[in-house]
Amino acid sequence: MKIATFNINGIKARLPRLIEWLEETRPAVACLQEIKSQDDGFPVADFEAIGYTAIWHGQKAFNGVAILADKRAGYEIAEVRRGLGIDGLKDGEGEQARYLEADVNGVRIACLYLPNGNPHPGPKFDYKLAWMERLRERMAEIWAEEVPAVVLGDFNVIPEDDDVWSVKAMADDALMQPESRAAYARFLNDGWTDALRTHNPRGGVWTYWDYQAGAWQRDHGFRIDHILLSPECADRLESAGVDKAHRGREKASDHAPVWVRLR
DNA sequence: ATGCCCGGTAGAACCGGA
Repeated sequence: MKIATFNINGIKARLPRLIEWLEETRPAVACLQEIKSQDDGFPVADFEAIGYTAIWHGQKAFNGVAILADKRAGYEIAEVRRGLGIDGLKDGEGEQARYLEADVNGVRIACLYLPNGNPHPGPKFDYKLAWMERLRERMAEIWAEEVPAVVLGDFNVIPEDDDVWSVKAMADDALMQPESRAAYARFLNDGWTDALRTHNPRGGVWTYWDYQAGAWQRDHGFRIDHILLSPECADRLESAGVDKAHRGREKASDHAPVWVRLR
């Protein structure tokens, strides 16, 4: 069972590339972030046409998450929850569309797009940390249900120094502040397994390359898209990887897809 | 020291991203 996460950076702009990736790699489950689409603009018919079913949670212009499943291969989605129950950054703002949870053929899937948190320090960084604490609470609830679970998406955290091409260049970024890393480490201390790290213990694997300053051509990237596994799923982990070549195609997202294969 | 490039939305000497 192949389960993937992909920050697509705009579903309208990315649709041809996204369809192409689904047909080439055919994941059982694909979690998408930054669809940047309102609910009624989600191109569900394009996914159904290639045998996928979908649920989605969007908002205007920013954020937005979706879960796709390969219906042709027999996978079905049962939505469990949308949103973590945490208000937006501004007073009176509703919840941002950053979290969607579902069961797919007996596996709990939690698809998330964690706040970036820049600039640091400041209210946006505080919001990021609050969001991470709320996520940790929800992960504890999932853990207590004792279902096989995969928590995956764009965490906007560079966990270790060997997860970034240059520590110096990114030192002041919210993605690798000690507080961000400590919050991420708490997920692992709670017992969740970082699948990509398990398969690449020495680091050096990137999932994001900036559009600017020739970052892709110079391989100036870092790892912020993560797949966390409950113990039952970790025992079934067969392989994990990044579809790096997709970052180099025309009209690509600035993130590459990340995936695991579970027995 | 700053911006580089994108997408979305608005029609910006825009914003947010990471």
